[in-house]
Amino acid sequence: MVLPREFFDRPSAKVAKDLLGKLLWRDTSEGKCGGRIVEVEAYEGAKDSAAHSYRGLTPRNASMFGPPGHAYVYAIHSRWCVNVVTEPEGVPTAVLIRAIEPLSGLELMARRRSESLLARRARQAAEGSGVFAVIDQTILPRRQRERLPTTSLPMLLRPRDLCRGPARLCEALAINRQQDGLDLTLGRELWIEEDAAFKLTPRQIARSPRIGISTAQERLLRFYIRNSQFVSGKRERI
DNA sequence: CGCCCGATGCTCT
DNA sequence: GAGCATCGGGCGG
Repeated sequence: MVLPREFFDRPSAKVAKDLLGKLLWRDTSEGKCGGRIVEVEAYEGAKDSAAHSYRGLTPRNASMFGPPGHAYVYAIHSRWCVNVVTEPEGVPTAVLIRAIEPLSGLELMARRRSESLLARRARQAAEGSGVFAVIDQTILPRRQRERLPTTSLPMLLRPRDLCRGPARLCEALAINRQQDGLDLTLGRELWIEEDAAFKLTPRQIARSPRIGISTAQERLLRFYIRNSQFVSGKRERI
């Protein structure tokens, strides 16, 4: 069942917690892929100094002010991250989807991630900037001494690393600013489904401060599945 | 493993 | 012009 608008028309922290275990699906001309949501963060708008909407409406964050159940996609450090807008229209709160456990379309996701990674390496090499350079007509780390890549593509693209982190997730699912504002309740292009067979007990849900923010670090608005290997950032040892 | 650092481009001041 | 809800590579332990 595709999650309906009412699901998202609730306090963002509640929506965040309830999104754990749900299935995120992406369908494009390249095919369908998706997986289980294992890590999210709530952003609480005007009362949350870490939220993009804290200082009011701008062209970038306009989707956060729109109706619940739509996507808010933004760029950070030349990468994309996707949120689901929550609470009634005009209340600019949202839930950042930080990681999924890939379950379907792994090949498609790996292809997109490897293409992006190789393109980034190639651009760095071509521009003579960054870590990579063209050495013997091959793109290698500039300071590579033995001329063998230390971090191989298969290593980076093992299932665990396909969608672990908000920007990797968007890369694997081909989500970018074109999906900003998209209605996620239609069950087309991008949507979230209930998985009736999958249940989480309260003990399996962990919460922590949000990752990578400087303000409001005392707020525990990051939620993740405690024993999942597909969660980004720090997890407690099992 | 953990920590540090640079890439890179968009957004808002 | 500064800041950023990130990522991947290098290096030290």
